[in-house]
Amino acid sequence: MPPVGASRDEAPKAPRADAQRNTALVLAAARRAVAAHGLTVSYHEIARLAGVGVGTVYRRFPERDQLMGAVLIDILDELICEANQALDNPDAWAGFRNLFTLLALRTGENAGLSDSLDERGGPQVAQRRSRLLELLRRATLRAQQAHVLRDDVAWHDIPFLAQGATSAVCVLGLHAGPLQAQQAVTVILDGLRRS
Amino acid sequence: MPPVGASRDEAPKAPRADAQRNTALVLAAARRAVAAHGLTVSYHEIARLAGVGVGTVYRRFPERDQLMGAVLIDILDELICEANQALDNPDAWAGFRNLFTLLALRTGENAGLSDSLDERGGPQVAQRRSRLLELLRRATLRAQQAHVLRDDVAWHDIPFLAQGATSAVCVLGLHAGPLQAQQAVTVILDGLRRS
DNA sequence: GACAAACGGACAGGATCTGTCCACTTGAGA
DNA sequence: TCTCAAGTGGACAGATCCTGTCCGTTTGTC
Repeated sequence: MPPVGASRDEAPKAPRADAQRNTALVLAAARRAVAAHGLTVSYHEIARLAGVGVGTVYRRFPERDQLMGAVLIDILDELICEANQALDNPDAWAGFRNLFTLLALRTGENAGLSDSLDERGGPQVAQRRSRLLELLRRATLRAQQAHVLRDDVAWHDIPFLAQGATSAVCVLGLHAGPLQAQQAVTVILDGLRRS
Repeated sequence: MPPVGASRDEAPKAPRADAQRNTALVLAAARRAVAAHGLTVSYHEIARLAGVGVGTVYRRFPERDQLMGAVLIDILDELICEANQALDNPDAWAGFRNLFTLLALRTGENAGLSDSLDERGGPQVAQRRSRLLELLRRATLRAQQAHVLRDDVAWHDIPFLAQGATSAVCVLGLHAGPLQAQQAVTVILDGLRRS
């Protein structure tokens, strides 16, 4: 099987420009769709939001886990970046506070996303999640060692508090105002800070 | 139309004993089902949890709103009772704290239940919700006037903080332990309390 | 013991989602 | 500019799940 195999060694050609554009559109739409409708949002809805046909979404992400994984990786990378900045921040509390705030926003927007991919997300997701948790652990311990964060919370309590700050959008018929999340973050951070 | 009409004036006969028992079973099952699967849980699932046939569920609650309304009334009455106790408590902070804690547990368990019935819940739900909110408002103001609750939170921020404390059950692959909710409630109450 | 009330669950009908297919459009290299 | 492979859209078939009804059977009550 000589000449036929020649193509074997060729570098895989880059996708066409419109294909790349559509991939980005689909990803962005999926992120909004998951935030708005939850994890079970249909491919049709994502396609509608992206302004492409369903066929295009299925062609890019034949498996639902691939698509959700890509969305999650997007979010995890953003959080990992913030976590690194938190550790570099000379002010341990300011670093922790910024990380907590972003964590609150992202986990609130995409509640449940990370968890549904517990096992099926593949190594790319698992590795990033571990990395983020490790950075969060270090940022938490650092703040505690600097005596600015109360000692009776564990690092793994932080994500629960963060998600809680932003996940409630409507309770007892009351609708969350635009500043509701920020208000909750403030109160919780005050509760976390060592007096 | 004389003798036929006689039945018109008779008091409506009480349901049979097994029917009453089943109504209670269905209600309890619905409460668990909503907590576990959300508002869109199917009648089949509720019937399964209750250990009755679907027909029985439909016979008792032909309209979904009736069933959800009944569940919600159950919860609201419990909260109203606690709110009244909060106002009677000589210790303004203790009263507020107890109310907040129960609010956290119930709104976390049944996130979204109250809101979906915003309009369709009927007067029985609307009246109870108004009543609860009014009591919550008074309990909050009372705690602020006693200088035990920070002034920069409004009474209508409280339900959002409460629901947030308990709604997160799984974040970034971490699963909430049995004490997670209590821990969050503690931190948030510390954030709310005036130092 | 008789009978009305209540029950269970099979089933039809409807809504929604998944995933494919193919006629048509578009980008890129010659 | 031309050619053609790559890419697209969206109709459609099939699968899945939910709703709501109906009727033969069971059960409580008088």
